[in-house]
Amino acid sequence: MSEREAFELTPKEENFSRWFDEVLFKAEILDERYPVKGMYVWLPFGYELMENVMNVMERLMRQTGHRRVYFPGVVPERVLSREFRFIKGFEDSIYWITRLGKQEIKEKLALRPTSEAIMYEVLNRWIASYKDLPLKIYQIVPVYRYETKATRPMLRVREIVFFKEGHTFHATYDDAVEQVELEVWIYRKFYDELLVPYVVVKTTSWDTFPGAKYNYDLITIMPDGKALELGSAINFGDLFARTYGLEYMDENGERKNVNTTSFGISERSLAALIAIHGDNRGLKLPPKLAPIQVVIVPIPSKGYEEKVLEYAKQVKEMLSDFRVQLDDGEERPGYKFYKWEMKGVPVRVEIGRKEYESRTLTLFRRDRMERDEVPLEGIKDRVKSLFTEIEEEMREQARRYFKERTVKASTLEEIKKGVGEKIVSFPWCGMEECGHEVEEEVGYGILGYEEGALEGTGERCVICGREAKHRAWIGRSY
RNA sequence: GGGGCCGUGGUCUAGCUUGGUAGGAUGCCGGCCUUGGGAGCCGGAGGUCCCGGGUUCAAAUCCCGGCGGCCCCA
Repeated sequence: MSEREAFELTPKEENFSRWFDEVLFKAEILDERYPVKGMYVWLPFGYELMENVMNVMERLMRQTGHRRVYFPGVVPERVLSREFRFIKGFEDSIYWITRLGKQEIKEKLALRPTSEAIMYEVLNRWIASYKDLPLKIYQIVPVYRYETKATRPMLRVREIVFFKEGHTFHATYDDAVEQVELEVWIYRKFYDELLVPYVVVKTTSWDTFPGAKYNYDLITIMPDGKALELGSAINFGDLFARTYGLEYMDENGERKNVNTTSFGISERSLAALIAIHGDNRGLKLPPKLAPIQVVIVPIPSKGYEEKVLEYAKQVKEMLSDFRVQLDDGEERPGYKFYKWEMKGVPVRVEIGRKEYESRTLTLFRRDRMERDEVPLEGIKDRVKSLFTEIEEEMREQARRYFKERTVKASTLEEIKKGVGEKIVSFPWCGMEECGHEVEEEVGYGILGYEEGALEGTGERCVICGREAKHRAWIGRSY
């Protein structure tokens, strides 16, 4: 990567992994040159983009009654260790604070790997009565996990910077079940707005989050054909609450265990958006999320510098309802075109002598890389409807993308045939033995299953041939 | 988990085999000329050669350790 190629990328179809790293750097999302493995600097443009993504989620959270809180970033070992019995190997992925200055400290402190323990410790004192329930809170904080595999910017990091975790507390198990349904609904809304395609699956009993009754995962597929988990809605029942002694008193004065759930997203959601929609020119952002929605590039020519600039300023004013930027820098127009395409600005307005004289504008769409000359009059409405059009096309594009990377199998042979390149769905009876056998035969784990999706369709389990209940998904994953 | 490759101004790199003045391109700064898809010309600044230790008269170069990155296989 030389500066000469500041706006060139390794072709995505040739080496997705390299393309992804390059686009994050060249579009000024991340600076990867921080000397701690798995931790990266977020640049202003990347941060603004991520904020827009988080805002979508926050809006949904608030609409559905969740309230934002902040719990401390460190946990005493005594509190955290109660969680260890659930999660094998969890302890090894934790950053410990063992010293204060030169002194060893008696009780080690952990850098928050997730916040269940931290919250549950305190919530004991918040929750006394059924009247205190349900309680729905969330926070947006960094979490730290010592990933031992190779780290990857935004995909496998040791500091998850934008970890938005929701935690809810309920009187009954049924309430928790209902909440998890709501969480899945929130996820759907969220990824629909991000234009990221996904499938919602329930994880198999042997792959369920330890300490959980069950959980739903949202899964998407990256350009290299590997599945990426985008989020998980977990019903803990009263398992976690018991460990932390979370109880409430019901209407009859009886002590009962609280039922809890959790769900969350991280910068992985943005990673998926970038990976799925980006192309060899750089990012391609949905208008709703782009930090800059419209960029105006003036094209001066001798004797018209001032006039063109004035006209451009006037256009900027007319478009002030949008996030609009006038690029009046010294670079030449061609250079600016490449630059803003890399950053995924959905619409570009080009203004030169020609447009000035005819009171028109040249509109350029990043998604299609197409130009159109339009009248100045009514420009605001025109841009607005262009945004809608772009969004619709990107959504359709995402749908096709997902379809191209999945295949429906009805036999074990078909699964094996498809599974290297694509993510494969297949009919499954739901029996554990059959699930294990598929995994052994295919060599990958089942990602989850669409619960009851095949009931009554007459499709047969690929192993035992009995009637299939679920559509299960299998393939390589991150 | 196993194996391999790599780290040199902001960026990409030459030099390392055979130890002895760190060279180029690009970017950056100033100026001129320009501007419809990465312009050109002139001048200038910019380096703990990843870190630590060792060998040596002398280390970017050889040896050991660490940190960081990449690739392949499980």
